[in-house]
Amino acid sequence: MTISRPKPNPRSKTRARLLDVCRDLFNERGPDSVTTAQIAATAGMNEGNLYYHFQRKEQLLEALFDAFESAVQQTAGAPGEAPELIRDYLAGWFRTMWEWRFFYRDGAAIFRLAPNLRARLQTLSNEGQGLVDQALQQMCEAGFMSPLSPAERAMLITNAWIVSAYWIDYLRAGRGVTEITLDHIAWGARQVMHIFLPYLTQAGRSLAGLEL
Amino acid sequence: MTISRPKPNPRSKTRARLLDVCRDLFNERGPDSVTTAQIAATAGMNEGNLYYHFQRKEQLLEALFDAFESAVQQTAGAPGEAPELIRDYLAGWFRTMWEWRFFYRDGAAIFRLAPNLRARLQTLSNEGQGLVDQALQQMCEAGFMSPLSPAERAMLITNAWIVSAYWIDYLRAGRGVTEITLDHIAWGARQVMHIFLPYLTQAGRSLAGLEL
DNA sequence: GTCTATAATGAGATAGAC
DNA sequence: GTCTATCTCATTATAGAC
Repeated sequence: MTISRPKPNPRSKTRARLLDVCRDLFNERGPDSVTTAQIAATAGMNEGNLYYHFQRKEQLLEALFDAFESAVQQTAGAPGEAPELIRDYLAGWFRTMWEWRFFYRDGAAIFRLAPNLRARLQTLSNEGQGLVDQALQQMCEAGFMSPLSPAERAMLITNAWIVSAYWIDYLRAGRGVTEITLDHIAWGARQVMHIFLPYLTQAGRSLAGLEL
Repeated sequence: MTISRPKPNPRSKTRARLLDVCRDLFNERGPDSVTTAQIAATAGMNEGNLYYHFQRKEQLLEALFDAFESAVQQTAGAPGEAPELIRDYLAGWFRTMWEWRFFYRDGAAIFRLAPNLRARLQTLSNEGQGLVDQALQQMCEAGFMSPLSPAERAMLITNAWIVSAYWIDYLRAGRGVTEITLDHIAWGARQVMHIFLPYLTQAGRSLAGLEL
């Protein structure tokens, strides 16, 4: 039987700092352009110490995903039972996406480094789309949108989901944007809103803050 | 002064075979999960020989981009002066995207390996969107779509571009699809079509093969 | 043009002292 | 918990024989 090394404290401050630094670096340059040496150096510690807290780079990604998961669930549930302002709801989504953008951007690298995140990300995506679907249904029932069949809702949600999820990467790859600002994020929200626009009633448009 | 080594023939069969193999491998697993050793082995030759034809991995990517560029330009220009069937035009786009999907999927890795492709990809993206904009304008003038302002066209094209470009990655990351089939590609085309649907006139809908 | 070495690098990971 | 030192390994790349 194997002798296990002492387990690091899961609430340790150092651990939290490593995750913070790591998220920043990953958001900036992506998980496989960032080495464990750089993470440790940026956190102001030695690489050996990093490996005391996270024995594999994979474990860094998994711990970050835990936090990401909570953030997404909180964001998706935000409208509650009576969504007040579509615009604010969307803004919340884009903010979360911005704070965890490497998860949206570097899927391939992430799955290679931490294969078991594949299933978890998919679950998260399904849950999120389910919550958005509920919100949409409520909008229809409340007369803010024209009635939509489940198939139509699915089409709309898929398109909106894709534009949301890949907006940041699109700015980088398709528009050559290097520094993403809050204006870019607001622009993304408008793009997504535009997908729903033709289906909004007058009441819906004023709710969304879109009347001219 | 430097003594240059003999230049490999740019039209050599071996070179072409390497690029073929390379595209397949990159499409399957991404440029930085594929090593030069694997490329050479799959092409049935020694690694040293690969380096005779391409002194750096970067050069493989650049050569592949040349081919990709031609393919995109050909696809974008396809509708010519009187676009006949939107559906076929879109199908052409999705086919090209499928054949070169790693360029759409692995942007981060590609830019790290071949930084000078960044500018070229952006140019290509701009050109492509310009051509699509022209096609859209013609549709409006021909009465297939309701009249659109330039700003509205830009919104629509941006959304359609994003859904197109990231469709394959979305299937993989958001839907857990591992094997992409032609049905998935057709589905993507329908998704994009759905963005334009509210703006199509009756004539436009029958042109698009969308009447029920 | 193709092969057999082999160098050079750099990343992930571990052992063990403090 | 943190550090120093070291190992292992994959990958890119080169030199030179055939």
